[in-house]
Amino acid sequence: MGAERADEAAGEWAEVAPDAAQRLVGAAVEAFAERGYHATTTRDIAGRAGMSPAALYIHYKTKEELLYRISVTGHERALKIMAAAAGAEGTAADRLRCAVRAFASWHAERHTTARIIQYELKALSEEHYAEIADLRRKTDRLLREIIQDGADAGEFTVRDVPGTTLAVLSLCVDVARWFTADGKRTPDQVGELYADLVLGMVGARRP
Amino acid sequence: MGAERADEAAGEWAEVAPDAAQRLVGAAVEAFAERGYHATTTRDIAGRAGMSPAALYIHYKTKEELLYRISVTGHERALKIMAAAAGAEGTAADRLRCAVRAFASWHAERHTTARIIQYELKALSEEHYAEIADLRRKTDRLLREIIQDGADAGEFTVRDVPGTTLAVLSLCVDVARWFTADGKRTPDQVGELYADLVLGMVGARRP
DNA sequence: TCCAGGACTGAGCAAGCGCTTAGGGCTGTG
DNA sequence: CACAGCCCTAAGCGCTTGCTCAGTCCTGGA
Repeated sequence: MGAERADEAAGEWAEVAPDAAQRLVGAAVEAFAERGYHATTTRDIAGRAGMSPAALYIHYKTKEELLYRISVTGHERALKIMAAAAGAEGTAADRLRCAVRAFASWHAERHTTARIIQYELKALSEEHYAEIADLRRKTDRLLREIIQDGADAGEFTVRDVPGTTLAVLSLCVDVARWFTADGKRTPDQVGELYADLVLGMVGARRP
Repeated sequence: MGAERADEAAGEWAEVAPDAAQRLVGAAVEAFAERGYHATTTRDIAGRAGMSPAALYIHYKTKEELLYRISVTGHERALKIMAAAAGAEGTAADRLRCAVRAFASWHAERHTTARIIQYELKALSEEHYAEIADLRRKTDRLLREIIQDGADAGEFTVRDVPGTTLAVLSLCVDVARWFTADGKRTPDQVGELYADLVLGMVGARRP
């Protein structure tokens, strides 16, 4: 059962090779999301992947490296989603709706990965944290530019652009904390609801 | 230095007696918020409080009990804040503004305590968790009633009352994650900004 | 058939963990 | 002064942790 769920989680990590490394990262995502990084043991990760504890160290140098790989991949995906929305055609309102819908629903759909990348930052080494912080700043900047565009064009009514950006990002990120697959909302529904709420926040809700 | 900051944090826990127990809970809040529950050692807590590791066990049965005490106290404070706003005079918009302003600014002002009570729930024992979950449901219900009242009265435009309640609560809670005392916003400013954004979310922003 | 090389395991090390215990030094009361 | 009761420490127990290492198995080219 544990192994099956690990395989399922590994679907997100299909490009990781070899197979054993992929199973390990899938198992780590599952375990870190469930218990937290510090409460997860290397024995638990290896066990979920169907291997002995020592096997982990053939593919990853340390437990922290596993967290780092998960964190980089996750942040790159999140950044890509934001970049796609920011680079789309249309009004600022269109782009904001698209960005929030995609960003929030990703945090629901991939809530295990998202939980790790958002709430285990302090467990990263200093060098790794610096690298991740850079990706986070880029994501923030893309969203801020959309909101700034809307404010400049008179589409939005925003008193504090950086503050509003922070709030919108915060709202989407926190989806990873409360979302569960067995809840009554699908990821798409969360994205749709959140897009609507955010357009209200910037004073641009369609009638 | 460590001891001084522990004393400062203990100001929030002034009613805890005797003095040693108060210093310990202050030290625990500081340490849990900084490193997380699982990454904090009992030796670290005792050290910050200026005591030997064994002294902790005279005042608290386990490390988890310390977390539980912090969690109960914190949740009771948060509930009290929400209850005060919900029971106030005025329109639903007035009460919502008041609730969000107080709730968000509390999560900023007391971001160390808030971080623990919001992000370390899984470290609680099953019985303790059940108790805390009850307090959380009560807080949620109070906010939902404000939003429902506004929707019923036609003050708000809300398509999904439980979903919007969840989003508002989530937005306020997440303040504890990103807020730092050395940032450019004071807790009051965060409360003011957030109240404004939330009134936009429910389609009731003042002109 | 042989053997090189990568994947993997069983056993276990040093360090650190939560927590316990035996005992010492205060303080207030008689 | 005697001493009970509380608060606290030094020492350390039993266990788990992240990680290592010697050696086994398997695969594929010569």
